[in-house]
Amino acid sequence: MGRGKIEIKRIENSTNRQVTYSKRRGGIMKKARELTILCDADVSLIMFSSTGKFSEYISHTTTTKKIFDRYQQISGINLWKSHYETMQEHLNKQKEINNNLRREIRQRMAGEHLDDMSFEELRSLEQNLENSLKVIRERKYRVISTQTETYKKKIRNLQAEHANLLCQIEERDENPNCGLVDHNGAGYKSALGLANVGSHLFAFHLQSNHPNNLLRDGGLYGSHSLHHLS
Amino acid sequence: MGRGKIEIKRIENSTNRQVTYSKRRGGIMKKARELTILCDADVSLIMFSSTGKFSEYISHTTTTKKIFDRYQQISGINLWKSHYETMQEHLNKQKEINNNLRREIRQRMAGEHLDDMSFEELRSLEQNLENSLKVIRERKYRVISTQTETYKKKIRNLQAEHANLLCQIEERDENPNCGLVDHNGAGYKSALGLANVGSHLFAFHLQSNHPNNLLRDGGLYGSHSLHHLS
DNA sequence: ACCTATTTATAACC
DNA sequence: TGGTTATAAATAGGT
Repeated sequence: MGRGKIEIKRIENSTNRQVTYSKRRGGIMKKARELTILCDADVSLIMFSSTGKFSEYISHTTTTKKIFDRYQQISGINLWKSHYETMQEHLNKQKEINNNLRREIRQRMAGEHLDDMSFEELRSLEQNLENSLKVIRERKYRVISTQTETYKKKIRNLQAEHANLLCQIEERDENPNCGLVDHNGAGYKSALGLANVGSHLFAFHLQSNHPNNLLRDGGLYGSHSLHHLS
Repeated sequence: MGRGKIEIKRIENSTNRQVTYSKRRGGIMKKARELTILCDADVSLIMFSSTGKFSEYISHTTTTKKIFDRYQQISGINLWKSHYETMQEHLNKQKEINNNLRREIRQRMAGEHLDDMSFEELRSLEQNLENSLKVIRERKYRVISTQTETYKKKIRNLQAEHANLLCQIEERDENPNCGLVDHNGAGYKSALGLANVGSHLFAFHLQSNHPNNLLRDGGLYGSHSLHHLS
């Protein structure tokens, strides 16, 4: 139906193919629409052009999802059923593993399910927990010692700085001509530098207790701020 | 395109509608096929007549499943995707829970991952394990006491039987006319009956230690066999 | 199902 | 892309 008859075979000229696709796509869609209306049918028409362009017609009386559902119901078989079932299986496996793990934890935590266990099993579990306890205690001890050591160091540093500052103030009082900035500038700065690092670390370790005070003091670099840390 | 022009609206005459459906269905399928071949396109055409009759055309280059997959990939959204994603989420959640549980177990067992824990957390874990240990030890103690009690009872029974048998033998020696079977038959049997039950239970409880000896001794009913149990 | 007058779709061209 | 037109194809209505 055109100026000349054409053979039904792939149109090699790409442009021509595209044009024909466009025109015929319109034609077939019109046909689908007419079929829907004239004959009260449900029609789903999905097309992908050779360049991947997607078009579809779907009867106004239905939806693509409904057509898919109906299709798989009639074709009897799968489509995504296999996916779904595989996942369901995985899910169930995971849940089972999960329950086993929970059971194990409950056994370890609260001593549940102990009635089923033999003397030997109980002994083994006891041994196991004792080992864990040992490791945990060692770790706990190490944490608390490290922390204590750190605190001690900080306190020593701060005490030294405090003493240093007191010294400087005394010197100034004895010799009023001596300028604080010129003469003791370097020492003052380095001293505060250390104090700064110290109080930050200290604040970090204690920040859940009084974060604002310590952090603000550290930020202000005020000499008075060191007093209550020593 | 026919003897007369028709308006595009539902054909009321049912027979006519069916006939038109048949003819046009052939037509649109031919169009779909031509589009596939001429334009190298992927086409899926699914139709349900007003009476529910199903027909489809699918390009030889593809499958309905592929079209569906592609469709949902492009339409981006829904269909069974929501199902799928919900499941995927569940699966991932389960896996996560799983990993957490495993982690917890490892932490409790071997003291792994302890480096991340604060002092307070360590203390709490320690307390926890201590409690569990307490429960397990209590249970262990109960198991061993029950077992010990049972053993003791069995031994008392066997000793009593042993004494009884010795008594009977002495009686027989003093009075040789007295037939063992006639006169003491009932007493002998009942005595062995009790000894039998006792040694079986005993064997059951100790069978991991020396099952053969005890079982064989119980089976032989020899009076000498009771000696090393008393 | 088949026929065929007629409508409709579209190939080639712009 | 979008429009025109000669012509092939589809099909409505009748058998």
